[in-house]
Amino acid sequence: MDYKVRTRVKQIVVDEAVPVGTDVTVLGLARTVRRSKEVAFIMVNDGSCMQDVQGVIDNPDNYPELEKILTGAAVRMKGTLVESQGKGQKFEIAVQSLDLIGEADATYPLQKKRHSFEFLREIAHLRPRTNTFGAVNRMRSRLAYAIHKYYQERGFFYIHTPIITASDCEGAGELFRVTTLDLDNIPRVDGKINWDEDFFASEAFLTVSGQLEGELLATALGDIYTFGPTFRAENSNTARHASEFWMIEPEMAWAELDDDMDLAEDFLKYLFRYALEECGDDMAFFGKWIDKELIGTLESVVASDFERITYTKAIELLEKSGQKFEYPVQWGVDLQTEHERYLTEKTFKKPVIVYDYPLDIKAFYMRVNDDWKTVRAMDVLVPRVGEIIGGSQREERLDVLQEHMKRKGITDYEPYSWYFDIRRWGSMPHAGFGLGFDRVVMYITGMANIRDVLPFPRVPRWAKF
RNA sequence: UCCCGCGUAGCUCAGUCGGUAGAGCAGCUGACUGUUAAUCAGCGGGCCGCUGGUUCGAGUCCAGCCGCGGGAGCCA
Repeated sequence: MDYKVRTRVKQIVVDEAVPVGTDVTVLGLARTVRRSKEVAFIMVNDGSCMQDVQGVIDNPDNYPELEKILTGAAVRMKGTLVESQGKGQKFEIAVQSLDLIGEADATYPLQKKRHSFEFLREIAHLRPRTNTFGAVNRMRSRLAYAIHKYYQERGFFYIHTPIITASDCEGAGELFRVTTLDLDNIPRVDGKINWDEDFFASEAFLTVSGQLEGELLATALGDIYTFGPTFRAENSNTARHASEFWMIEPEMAWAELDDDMDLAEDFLKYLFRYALEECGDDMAFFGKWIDKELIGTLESVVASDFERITYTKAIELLEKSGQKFEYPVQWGVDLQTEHERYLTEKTFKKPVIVYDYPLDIKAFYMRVNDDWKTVRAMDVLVPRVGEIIGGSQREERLDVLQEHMKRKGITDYEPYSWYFDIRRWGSMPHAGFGLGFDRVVMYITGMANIRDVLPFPRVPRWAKF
């Protein structure tokens, strides 16, 4: 049996690259079968695109296996491509043969009806076969490609930072531990765990960020980016947090905060434009079924400039807004979700970049401003999703870095020796940020829950499939 | 981790004042139709999350537990 002869549904209905009259073989899953005495219709989807292709069977009585082709069955359909007599599709296939390859009986959980996203999460092994999750997974692939395209075309090098890390000083949340020790029989010395006996002869964790290593590579290669999985063991139970997620972290040598913000804005707009221009049929689906305002929102964001305001200005605006917030606004406290949403959804109605945050609420590696009150940090906030990018200009001055760390109570410099070394020799200004890939996919598709943009999400109490 | 809500048929849900379990979809049977998640008629389908309590009687009220969802914090 030759499976290579098949024609993808996308070539027929999206690209319209198959001439009428061509004999085609379509391999895919039956979505619905409508049968009567004189004629039967079968919708087949092969995952290559959103749309199904319709097969028309003029003499259903000659196809006894048709009775066994229920929703979800894998079928091979051969026939001639013709212009459709009916409404709703341009082309259809006049079926000459139809074979049942893999049966799906009535217990198949995906029926031709709307299922709740909550139910579909429980059958994550099957949900890619639905319209919504087929579209989401196609979008993830297309956007991942767009990310590489964007950076490669601009001279950034794709680098691979370690997923296993020995330093728990990455400073971005709780870490998952990696060990080969026998947990029922942990070796101890003086009552403490003897990490010398563990696989790496030290404690080891899953990375929460590739940034620190990214900085090292940037000082050598110029502009770099990472794109890989990231792990946070936070007990976060929200629609926008996952324990395992994908992050893009560009890092530019010879760059300051303005350059960082320029890159962030240009990069996001590029991805939005790419989705609108290159993923039309899937985006049309999201615009119709997930969020009616989606396309318009993305188009207006691409056309407009992101608002850029200092943290201090943001606090002023929130104080003057007259809005009652659950968490009172005050210079020095971090912006709460309600504050971020007010800025993006009410004040500006578009993405907002807030920069120059108070030194006390940001990480030690961010470049200190001369007043020693603020650091060169920036967050990109978007309506609905919230923080989508967090970044900063890095502290390149060794003495200032160490003074900053001292003020933050970090006194053990030993784990940071290599981080200090690139400031000790040939230090230069550099900046970068982290973009949550899954949050971008949420924003672009309109999907409201991060568990529905990851094929197999990992969140507290859930690591199935 | 905290606050709130929910858990009933394969799925989506209703279930009044505490009185012996209901609809739509899917499936099955049949009819009909160039149909579009087709339509029409009929049929089958239940550990009401678990444990305990109140009561003559609990899907319904109470407590605990488990699970899920929404919001918050942490953050991308």
